[in-house]
Formats: sequence, structure tokens, C-alpha cells
Amino acid sequence: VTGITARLIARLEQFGKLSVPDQQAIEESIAIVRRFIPRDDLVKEGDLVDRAYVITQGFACRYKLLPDGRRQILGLLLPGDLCDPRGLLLARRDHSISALSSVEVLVMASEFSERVARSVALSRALSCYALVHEAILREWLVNVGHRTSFERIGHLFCEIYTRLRAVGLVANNACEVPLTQLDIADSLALSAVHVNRTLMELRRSGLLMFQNKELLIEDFYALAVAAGFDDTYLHLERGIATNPEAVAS
Amino acid sequence: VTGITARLIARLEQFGKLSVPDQQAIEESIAIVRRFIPRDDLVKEGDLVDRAYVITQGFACRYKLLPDGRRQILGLLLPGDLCDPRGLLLARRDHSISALSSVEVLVMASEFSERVARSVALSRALSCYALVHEAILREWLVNVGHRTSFERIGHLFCEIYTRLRAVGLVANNACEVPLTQLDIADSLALSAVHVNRTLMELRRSGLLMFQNKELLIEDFYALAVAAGFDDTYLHLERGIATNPEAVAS
DNA sequence: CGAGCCCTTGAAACTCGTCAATGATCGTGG
DNA sequence: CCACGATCATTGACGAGTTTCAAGGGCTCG
Repeated sequence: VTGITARLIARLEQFGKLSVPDQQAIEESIAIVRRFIPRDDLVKEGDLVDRAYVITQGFACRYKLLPDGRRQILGLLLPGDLCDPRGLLLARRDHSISALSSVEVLVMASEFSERVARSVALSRALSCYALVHEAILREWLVNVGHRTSFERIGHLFCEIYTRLRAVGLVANNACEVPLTQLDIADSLALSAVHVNRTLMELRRSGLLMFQNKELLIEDFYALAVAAGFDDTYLHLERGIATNPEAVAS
Repeated sequence: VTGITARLIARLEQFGKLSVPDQQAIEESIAIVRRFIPRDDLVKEGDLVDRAYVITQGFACRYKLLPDGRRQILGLLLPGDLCDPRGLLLARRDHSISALSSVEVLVMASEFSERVARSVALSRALSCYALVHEAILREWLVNVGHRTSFERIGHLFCEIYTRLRAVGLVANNACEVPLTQLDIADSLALSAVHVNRTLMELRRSGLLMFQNKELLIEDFYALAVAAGFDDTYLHLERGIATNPEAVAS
């Protein structure tokens, strides 16, 4: 648990130094651990939003269900991701969150939001954090809107790979990606059938392997080029990630 | 100008009462007026982000250009919209903003962000505001991903109509929408040719008229049903828009 | 009066979705 | 221990929605 909070703090400090009390606010706010199985909803649409939480294991996703029963996945929540720290600001959530694999989360105490409000640095860091996720959402719109199925899948895997690498979950050019082909299809607005075919095409082209929930990318650069992936939108670089002038202020 | 700030304050107060000093912080932060002609960039990708501003007249959009020259519009900025109040938090912007019609904006003074940081209520209101725009972005993803061209265009017009109505720019079931068919195409990830054809289909079906930058919706409810539009994601209702528990805290 | 932008229309090509059926794997209970 | 249902991956054939290419016309503005 300490490892997770340390990592989370490091991640938030990417956007500006946090004081010791700020760091304590995070550490002391961790209340309980909850576990979910695949397809379990962590939060349902229409729920009164409640606590913030941190994903510690597994993949989850934000999604909306359409009247015809189809599902659009709106974004992935990976280990280390902080969920809805400001979520409690809006009355009703307009989408749901569910587990894609078995998932473990750390639920933050309800005082957390008050402590955040009291700290300028913490508020600022969480706003930055939210901005990054908004940037990811924008990139997904571009992905779904303007890329071929081949590029879309490649791009999604580039994003996952890069985000997992940032939290130390990539080894030997490989990482665990517990997504079904249907999950990928719903993320990219493709049919599962077409994802299957395109996945084989990607494998044949040698750009990636994806089997048994294991993603292997031999030559990341080659895949990135083929998929039009540019990691700027993930705002991962420490130091470059924040506007120096804003930090100074 | 006072009308605009009054409206902006009212809009932010949707998310919680603002004190008199908070309101003054907004009023006194307005620095200069700038004007842009269509296709002018207000902010370019890669720019060091700078000031916040308010659109007072015209339509602008966030967009990304793809390597092949195609453009994906990521969201519309309508009169009354506040732009990037937290924008200066991230070092480099990952997208551009340009004028779609002739546009007039009020640029906020650079102290604005400092004054926001000092006020808990203002920070909170701006976070809510950002959350609403994120919700709109999510709905766009659903729109592009899972709806037919007929529904997509209908949905976009429903959103524009509803947002303009909220700022008093709808009269006699009509409003000015200075978008070209190409703008619509780039917003919805369709070709301009197909937008043209679908627009005629919409007109023939009697659901809407769109000619000479003028949008007319006789029976909004009928269009909303046909397009699968549900305005929840715009979080417009005053009072219902915020979580009472969070307000209390 | 010409240039540029926008709207309109037609025909052909293609990507991708739908429908349908088969296998593979796995956990559960009989 | 095996049968069963469930979930997921795979494959083929067909059809539909959209894109692309191409060309023409209307409008505005310099």
C-alpha cells in the first residue's frame, strides 16, 4: 500500500511540489480496499458520486450504454490511476465505471475532498491530473474519428503500453493487458469481428503480438509510426509537464 | 461587457455561491478585447499556454490536425464559454483553437489564475466547469463512435441549440449557427459530401432546417428523440447540477 | 470580372458491420 | 470425471453506409 501511495504522490508531484502535510493528506485518506470481478460496476450511471479511489490492480473503464445495448468505452483506468478526485463536484455522473479484469481499488476517505480544497498545491495537482485525462479523451476522439481500424488498434496499444511503462508494468517489451477483443472493439467503435481480423493483420505485419492477455511490442517506434502515435498528449515527462511560469506563481 | 461578466458569474454560480470578492476577481480580471476572423487561430498547438478568455461573439473550436491534413474538431466554443481557465497548468497544449466565424473574446489578465488559486469557491466552480466540458467531450466520442450520420448531425444541432438557448441566443425556435458543412463534417468525422446529403435528408424529414447559417428546429423534442439526444450531459439545470453534500462540505 | 469558398450532385470503390456457424477454453456442478 | 453452459476467438459470405473522385454551379468579395 505504501508503494502505491508513494507512486501516486510522485505522479502528482509531476505537476508541482507537494508539502509534507499534503502528502500526509493523501496517505492518511486511504480508507479501505475493495475488489471487483470482471463486469462488476464500480460506479453506476446516475449514482450520486461519492469517494475518490485509486486503482491498484487490474483494468477498469468508463463507459456509456446506448439505447440499443451497445457499449462505448470512454477511457481506460489502469493501475496507479486516480479516479474522480473531483467527481463529487457534479451531482450525477453521466457514465458508469466497470471492471474489465479483476480489480483492486483503494477507496479514499470522504474527508479527502475537504483536505484537497484546503491545499492550493493539491488542488492544482488534481486539476492538472484531470487535464491529462481530458487530453487522453480528446485523443480517443481523434482515434475513433479519423484513423483506420489498423491504426486505431495500434494506437490504443501504444497508449496502454506507454501508460503501463510509466508505472513500471512493462518488462521485456511486454505487459499484461487483460482486455477481450470485445473490450477493444467497444473502445474503438469497431465490431468485435473486425477487431479480430485487424489484430491478425497487425500480428502478420510483425508490429505486435497480443495473445492470452499478453501484449508484446518488439519495435515500439515502428508501431508508433504505423499508428500515428505521439505520446505528447499523455503529458508524461516530468518537468516538461508543467508550465514553469505557472509553477512560479 | 458587464452583461457578459454577469452571465458568466451566473453560470459559475450554478456550481455554488460565489462571494463578492470572488465576483470582483472575475470582473476586474478582464483585460482586453480581441477579435479574430474565420480560420484565425486563437491558440496554436505547442504554444505555451497563457491567458484564460471568454467568447463573447461567434463560434470557435478546439481541433487537431492529422498528418494527412485532415482536421478533427474536438469541441465547440460558443458565446459565453470560458476557455482554459486552468489551461496554464499544463506546459504545452496538445491541440489548437481557431475561429469558425468572426469571433470576439475577452482576455483575462494574467493575475486571474492567482486569484482563482486563492479562492476555494472559485477553484471549485472552475473545476465543475471543466467537468462539464469533459462530459461534452465524452458525448462526442459516443456520437462519433456509435451513431449514424443522420443521428450524429441531429445530435450536434441539438447540443448547439440547447447550449445557445442557455445563453439566450435562441428565438422563435431558431438560432444563428455559423458553421460550414465542412466544419460539421470535421466535428462528426464524416465527409463534407455525406454531410450535405444527410442534411437534405434531415430537412426532408422535417426535423430541422439549416440554411444561410440559420438553424431552425420546429419540434425540438421530435429531433431529440430521432437523434438520441439527452441533455443530461450538459449539466445545465441549476440546483440539480451540483451535489448537495459536496456543497455542504 | 475573376478568385475563392461553399454547396450540390453522380458514380464507383471500399471499409466495415451484420449474420451465422464453428472451435477453444474454463469453471461449475452433477 | 465428464458434461454443460458461458465466454471468447475465429472464419466466411453478404450487404450497407460512407468515402473518394470528379465536376458544376452559386455566392461573395476584392
